Amino acid sequence: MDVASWSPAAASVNQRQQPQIKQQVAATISVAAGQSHPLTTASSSVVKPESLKAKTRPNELNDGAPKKQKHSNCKHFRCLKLYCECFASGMYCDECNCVNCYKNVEYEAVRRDSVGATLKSNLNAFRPKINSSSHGAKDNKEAGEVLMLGKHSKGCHCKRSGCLRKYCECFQANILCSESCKCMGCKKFKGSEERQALFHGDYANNMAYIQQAANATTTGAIGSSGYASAPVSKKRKSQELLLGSTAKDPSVHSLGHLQQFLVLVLQ
DNA sequence: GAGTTTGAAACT
DNA sequence: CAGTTTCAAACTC
Repeated sequence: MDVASWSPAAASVNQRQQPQIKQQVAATISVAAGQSHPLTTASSSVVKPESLKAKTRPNELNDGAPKKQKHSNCKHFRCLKLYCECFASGMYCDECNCVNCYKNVEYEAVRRDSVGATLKSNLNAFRPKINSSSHGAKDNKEAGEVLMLGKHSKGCHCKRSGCLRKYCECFQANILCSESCKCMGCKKFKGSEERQALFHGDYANNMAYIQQAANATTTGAIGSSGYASAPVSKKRKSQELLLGSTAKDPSVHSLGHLQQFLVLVLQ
């Protein structure tokens, strides 16, 4: 397969059209990889593509702020790895702050080689990580949240953030963690009504609460008992930890607040 | 703005 | 495939 045949030549013609090109490129890459592409379906307008895996700025969270083109800050000659957001989204760097960026027309051959190498090691490298569900987005606008019903193709592997921070790709994509995730101490899973409940009511307070929960997780509230292997059972276990027998956890104080809050919300 | 933390990507 | 390292973004102070 001529994986390197993905040519952002079109993009190079007019890099200023990149926001539009982004999705097309993502789709093209997958087609080049011989795979169907979820973005070719109606879901493309619903679920953020890889390009919008949204390393959004903090103040962009759920606020509907316009999505500006990202400006990566790669160093170490690494603009040709998936570490680089622009590379991952199939774009040239444009007004980025990268050091020694090879991702431009001048180094097209090098860049193409890198694309090929990346695809060689991972055919899905440029596929959107978020697969949409057939139900589209669950519009929860009253609470200021549009919850995507997509699913992370690989799942996240968060350990300390509780999947409540932007380190978490699921969180970034505004989707719930699924059985694909191998996260620990997850607080963003299906069935976790409390997580969604957090979005009802005062947004700032809820975000503060999420922050608190995340902090609790970070500071050890996950605890030894919070780690489990099977994702599904893990989710249940996490729920149990939140709503049930967390008493054995010495750092239960923060979770205790969360528990009280959740109980109130759920009533 | 500097330093730390985090988790994905890359590497071994 | 699992463990480790590298990397850049998120986050804290």
